[in-house]
Amino acid sequence: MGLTKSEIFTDEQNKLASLFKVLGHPARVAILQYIIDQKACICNDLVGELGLAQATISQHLKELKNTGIIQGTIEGKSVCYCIDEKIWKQVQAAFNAFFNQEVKVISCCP
Amino acid sequence: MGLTKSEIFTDEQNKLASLFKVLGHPARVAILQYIIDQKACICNDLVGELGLAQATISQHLKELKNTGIIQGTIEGKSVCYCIDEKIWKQVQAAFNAFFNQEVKVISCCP
DNA sequence: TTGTTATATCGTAATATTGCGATATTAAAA
DNA sequence: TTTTAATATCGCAATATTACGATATAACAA
Repeated sequence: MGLTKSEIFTDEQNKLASLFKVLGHPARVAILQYIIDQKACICNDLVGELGLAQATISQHLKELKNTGIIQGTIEGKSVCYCIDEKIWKQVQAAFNAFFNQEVKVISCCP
Repeated sequence: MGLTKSEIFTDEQNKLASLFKVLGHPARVAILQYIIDQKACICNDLVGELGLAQATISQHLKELKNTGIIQGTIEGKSVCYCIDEKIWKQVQAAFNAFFNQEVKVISCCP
């Protein structure tokens, strides 16, 4: 075992969960926030900013890139990462649909 | 290794990430959606609904309970789970703060 | 009491994730 | 061309997660 049984869930549930999962690591939250705060692209400034090794950050960047939330463009000998606004808006929409549902419980729990 | 270095991140980043992490599994997304759709409490109906073993579901419920998003009350010989509306609203707020930030990039990425 | 039912917990195997050093790769600089 | 700088990838050790059978626990039913 140790293997998530994705087959038994809907595509939507799997997609939403895997988005949540990518954001479920403080380094990736920090990276996203850093990009957003900078209001600009970043290269491996992050290696200095966060306290993680270059290889580790590269790996986290890759995971974020896989979701499409960020994109990287080669810029001379460094790589420029920034938020893909189109995908970001889609992600926003997906989360808002999930979180802003009305949760009205016929409360049997006191 | 294999150990997240939480010390190097802010409390906020750690908290947000761990919330995301809990929701980062399709079974837990499905459980939450089921409770929300039922607009009522649930017991282990889930064991029939999802295709997971009772022990597994119990474990997922525990993780959701740990975040406070759901609460369980003993009701005779079964347990009644439902959304804790107060916590749910807090979680909504946290996610909204994160996702509804303005992401304005001085786009150097074409 | 003795079952029966609903749920939790334990133990464990399979798999996934995290982190990093070492090593590629690629492009500018000297 | 050689060096240097920035980033990616590989391989691995440490740890975490997922899933589940087996077993415990607790409450009602007979």
